[in-house]
Amino acid sequence: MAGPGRGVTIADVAARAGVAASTVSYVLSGKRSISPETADRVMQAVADLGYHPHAGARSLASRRAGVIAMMLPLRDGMHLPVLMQFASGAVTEARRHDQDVLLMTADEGPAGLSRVAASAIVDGLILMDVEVRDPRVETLRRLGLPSVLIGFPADAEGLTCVDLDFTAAGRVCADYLAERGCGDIALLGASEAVYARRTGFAERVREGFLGRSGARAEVWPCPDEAVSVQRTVKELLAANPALTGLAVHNEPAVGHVMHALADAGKRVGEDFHVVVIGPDEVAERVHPQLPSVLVPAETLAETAVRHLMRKLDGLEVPDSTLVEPQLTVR
Amino acid sequence: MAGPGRGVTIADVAARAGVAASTVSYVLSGKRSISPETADRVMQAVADLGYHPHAGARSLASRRAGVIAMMLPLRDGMHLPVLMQFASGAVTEARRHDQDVLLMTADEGPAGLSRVAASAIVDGLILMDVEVRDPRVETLRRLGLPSVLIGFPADAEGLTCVDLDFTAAGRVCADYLAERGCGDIALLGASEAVYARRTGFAERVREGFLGRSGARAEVWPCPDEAVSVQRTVKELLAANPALTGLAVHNEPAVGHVMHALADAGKRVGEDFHVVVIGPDEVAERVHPQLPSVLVPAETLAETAVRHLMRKLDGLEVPDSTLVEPQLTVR
DNA sequence: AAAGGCCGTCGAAGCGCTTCGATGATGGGG
DNA sequence: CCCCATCATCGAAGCGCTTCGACGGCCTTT
Repeated sequence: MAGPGRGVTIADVAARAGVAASTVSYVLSGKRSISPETADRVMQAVADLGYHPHAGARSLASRRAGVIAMMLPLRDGMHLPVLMQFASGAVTEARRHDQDVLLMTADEGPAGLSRVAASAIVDGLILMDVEVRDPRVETLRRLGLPSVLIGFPADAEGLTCVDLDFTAAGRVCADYLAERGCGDIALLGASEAVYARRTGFAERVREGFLGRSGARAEVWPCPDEAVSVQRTVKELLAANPALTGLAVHNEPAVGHVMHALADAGKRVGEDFHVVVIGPDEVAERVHPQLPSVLVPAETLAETAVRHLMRKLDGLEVPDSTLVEPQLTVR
Repeated sequence: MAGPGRGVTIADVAARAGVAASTVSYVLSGKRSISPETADRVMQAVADLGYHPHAGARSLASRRAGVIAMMLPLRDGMHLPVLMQFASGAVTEARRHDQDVLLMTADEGPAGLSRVAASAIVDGLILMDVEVRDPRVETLRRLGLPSVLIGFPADAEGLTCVDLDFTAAGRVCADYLAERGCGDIALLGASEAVYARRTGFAERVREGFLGRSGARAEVWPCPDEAVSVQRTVKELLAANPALTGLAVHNEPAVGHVMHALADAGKRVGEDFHVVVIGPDEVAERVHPQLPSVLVPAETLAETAVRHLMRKLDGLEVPDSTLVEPQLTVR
């Protein structure tokens, strides 16, 4: 049962257990040894009263807020479901460490980082979808706020970064197509805008893909909307009639690509092969279902949170963590 | 420029401006009148030092955390992009009111609500995707924590609820199909599980749909996966060969439905009409693009936050707010 | 049997802020 | 010309917690 009225304080708990407030604090934090009998009495009082320490008071006294921030990108081109998986994965993992998660958007930019750092509202932060040249990175370095980045900026010196090994993902796709006997293959990527922004992952996929498949591969940026996708695919097939394999790294486009291929008389899974880099749903929603390499959003989020927790505890973490891609064949 | 070292306090600002700490506080909060000259000097010092009040200290002293919680459902059947839009809409609006947003998941359940209420870590909360019988509602009432629900529980007495007018949405779809001259029509809904859970919105859509279209309509639950969708559509067409109109209230199924209809020889947009209740992308991603009624997630989130802010300020808000559905014809 | 250690507990000092009451300084009315 | 509002500002008292040093007991150790 949760307590009845508002404002159960540590003093109330102490009174009910017949001890000093500091003793209650030590029982709860375990920072000094307390006799089992006393501890029991305290815990009982805590339960009886439904006591939860006042977060503000605790943060003030201990200089630990018990909250981490998560800054989400809200630019277009971002795939919302993946972000959501990130967010929920992070919250779930954070709660395991008794931390809460504050949600911020990238709109707040560097100033937002300064704000949360200075107000001590969070102990650390996770920055998602970091770009190659990201203005927040410099601020972050200056603030010295413990943080973990998801993605890799150009200069990762002194930062902790976590990401899917996109280069390997590109390689895996190229290999898959090669195994299926595809000679000429192509990578259909995100929209021009994404490349223009020099988004790290897009470039790394390209490198992995090209690096593995040599001269017989090419990379085409690709817009998201139905009509443009159809056109792009048509042009691609026209430009290289010998094409028999395609990797698609553009989630919203997958459905349209399949249509365009069907229109062009390609029988996917038979004389033509397609592999997707993206969430399972996307690869499953089309017919035939496609093999795919997914962005393991939850795993990345968990890893990021775990690393951040270690940093907050003053422990070592690797500067760079690359999660291996898994190809799911359907 | 943000300040150099850590821990700029109000005392530092006061010293630099040559005033008392309390004066700085009053300048910042505007709760007492301060001469323009003094105020200027204070603001200058604040800017020079990059001062941001310590959130914990502020919350302790003022009993206002400046943070609201948002509890997201993470059950399956929930559509992730929509949740994300909610979350980002809420954060954006909250920041306009100088509030931060703490993210919680529904896994924490009622205990989570007790926790955040007792620890005073947030001032209020927004509960998403409330079900007809929701265990959190009772706790919420008991805690008396200011809150706004998105969705309607069975007993909304004394609660503030916001939602899309799903009944109207069902009606709008039925009307659209009627206008297109469809006689026999059907609503393809969410999976059985969603109905079994008695999710409010699913039921309300059904009511609106049936209420408008009389005896010539029917409602079929529908699973999400490709194969089951195809089967369901086939059965539906077999059961009612005269069917010429379909409303689909199941986002992941839309693509498969279109396929199944094509397989059955129906020419959508010509001798058969389909309307979607769901996000724009879903209706746009298929061919032909479909008319749709979207869940205006951002609007709902903004409204919810705005209402919550008013409640925190002790102002009145309507108990129940229904947002009108908009049909987008493509 | 006295001295030293350790264990379990307590009290008090602050963390940085808001807010209340008090205090000069100023100015208008009698 | 004095008194009393009014205005701008100050000082001090907490908010609820953590943490540091202190202090009795009790058990070893000599």
